[in-house]
Amino acid sequence: MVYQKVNVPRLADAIMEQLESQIIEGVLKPGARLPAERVLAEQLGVSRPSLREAIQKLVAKGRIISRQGGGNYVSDQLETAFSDPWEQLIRQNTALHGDVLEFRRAIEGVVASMAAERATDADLAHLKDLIGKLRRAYEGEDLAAQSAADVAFHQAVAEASHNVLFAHLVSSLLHMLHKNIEDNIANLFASGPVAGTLLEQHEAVWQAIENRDPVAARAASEAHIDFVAKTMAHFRDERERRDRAQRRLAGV
Amino acid sequence: MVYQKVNVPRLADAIMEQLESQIIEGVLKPGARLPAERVLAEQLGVSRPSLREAIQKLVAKGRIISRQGGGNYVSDQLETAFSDPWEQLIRQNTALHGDVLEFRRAIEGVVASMAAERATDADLAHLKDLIGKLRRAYEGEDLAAQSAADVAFHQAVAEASHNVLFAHLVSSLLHMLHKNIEDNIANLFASGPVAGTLLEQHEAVWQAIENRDPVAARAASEAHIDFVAKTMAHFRDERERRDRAQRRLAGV
DNA sequence: TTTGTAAATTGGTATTACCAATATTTGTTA
DNA sequence: TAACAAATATTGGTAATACCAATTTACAAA
Repeated sequence: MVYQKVNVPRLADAIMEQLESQIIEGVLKPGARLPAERVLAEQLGVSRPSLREAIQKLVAKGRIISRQGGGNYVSDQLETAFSDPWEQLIRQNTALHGDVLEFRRAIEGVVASMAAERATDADLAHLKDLIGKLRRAYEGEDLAAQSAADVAFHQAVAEASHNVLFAHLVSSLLHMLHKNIEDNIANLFASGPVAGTLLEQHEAVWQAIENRDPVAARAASEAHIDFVAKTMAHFRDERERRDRAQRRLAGV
Repeated sequence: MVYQKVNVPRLADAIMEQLESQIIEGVLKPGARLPAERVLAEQLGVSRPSLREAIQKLVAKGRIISRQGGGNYVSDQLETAFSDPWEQLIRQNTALHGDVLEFRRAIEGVVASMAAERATDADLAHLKDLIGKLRRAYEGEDLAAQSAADVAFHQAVAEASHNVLFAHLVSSLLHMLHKNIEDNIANLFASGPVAGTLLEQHEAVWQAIENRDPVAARAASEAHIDFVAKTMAHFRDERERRDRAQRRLAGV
């Protein structure tokens, strides 16, 4: 007979929950400073190592920020909790960025070719509509609109594949990536020539699907991702160079 | 002037990242047991409290499960998280079974071709070993062993792609499939000719990877999934026919 | 008032000891 | 011999303590 797992109360967990609920309920407001560990430990009637383990858990969750010699502070909660497992995996492991691009390239390539084989007239009309939105967005300067139109188009291609798993997967990936893009390299898409190239590439994908040419659709999709990867890498280098120059000027 | 934030290296963070990357890269597999804290602390050259803080962070992230007196284990979070959203959907909607197989076909095809391009000698040796295990399993009658060997082989191919996202996606998919489907049509593997064909197909995938032939690897992989799909459909029809006959005999 | 230095504060790391839950071994009994 | 139970060893959980390193604060000197 398998009995139910006994619920062993863990001290560090209890402390963590108590602190976390105080943060959530607003007793401890964002930016507030916690009492010193030695003091807080005594107030709670636990040892400092136990309290520290609880605090470390909250740091891992992003609820607390601690600075040596400074103190422990309730975080501003800028970071929303990652409910999506893909996001949770990738956000904090920058070493995986290369894998992510490769992954997206492969997935979107497959999805585009499937869409080319299966898109219904309704799908094609929807895609055409989204291409129009994309064109208007790139003509303007509204970054949020550009990003939204981009996500919508890729999402529509994925849905035209008529496979819910691919549609769901692409949706997860896109939302994660575009949240990242908006945070870090917002003006990547702003510059004219880049926007023009991106629009051409999206149109190439759309045309291939419209022509029901799976091979071309895959190729166009992969070329698009390759370009995005290259541009992002270029932008990252650029920013690093600028930062270095700035530090040099500051005499640091 | 705003100076760059000084990056104070935190020992517990460094330990956490090291352990986490080992988990993500598959060096530490789900269910694996970590060395005892005292031992691991000495191996890493850090104190036990520091190691514990790192472990607590990983527990908070859900990557590790620790049981007092039992040990610290790598959680199966990465095996389940990606497919969990799909699982419920698919259970209730049998019409999506086709999507799942198609998805798997596409993913495994891509993964096999990537493996053929990148597998190291160590990967090849591992695959060869698993092919041997698969052969022995198919010679026997132990369905659980057959299923386990099958999963292990496909997962090893995915790992040989050297892309952790694909590796985790495949792992997640396989676990979902073998949890939901195994019960119903476990004896798919039992019958002699089917087992023989399956073994041949696995060997074909392996050979293509060994020959570093991406195209053949993809083709072999897709042919394998197609056969599995066909056999499953056949078996399902067979069972339905039997059930109908039974109902007729029962006068319902 | 400003500035530089010393002191106090505070988080970070390490050592050690002991407790509690679990796993393993051993010995006894049927 | 097999099954069960007690003893033992292993392992994570908690605690106390000391010292280090970064930060903040206090205060004296310019």
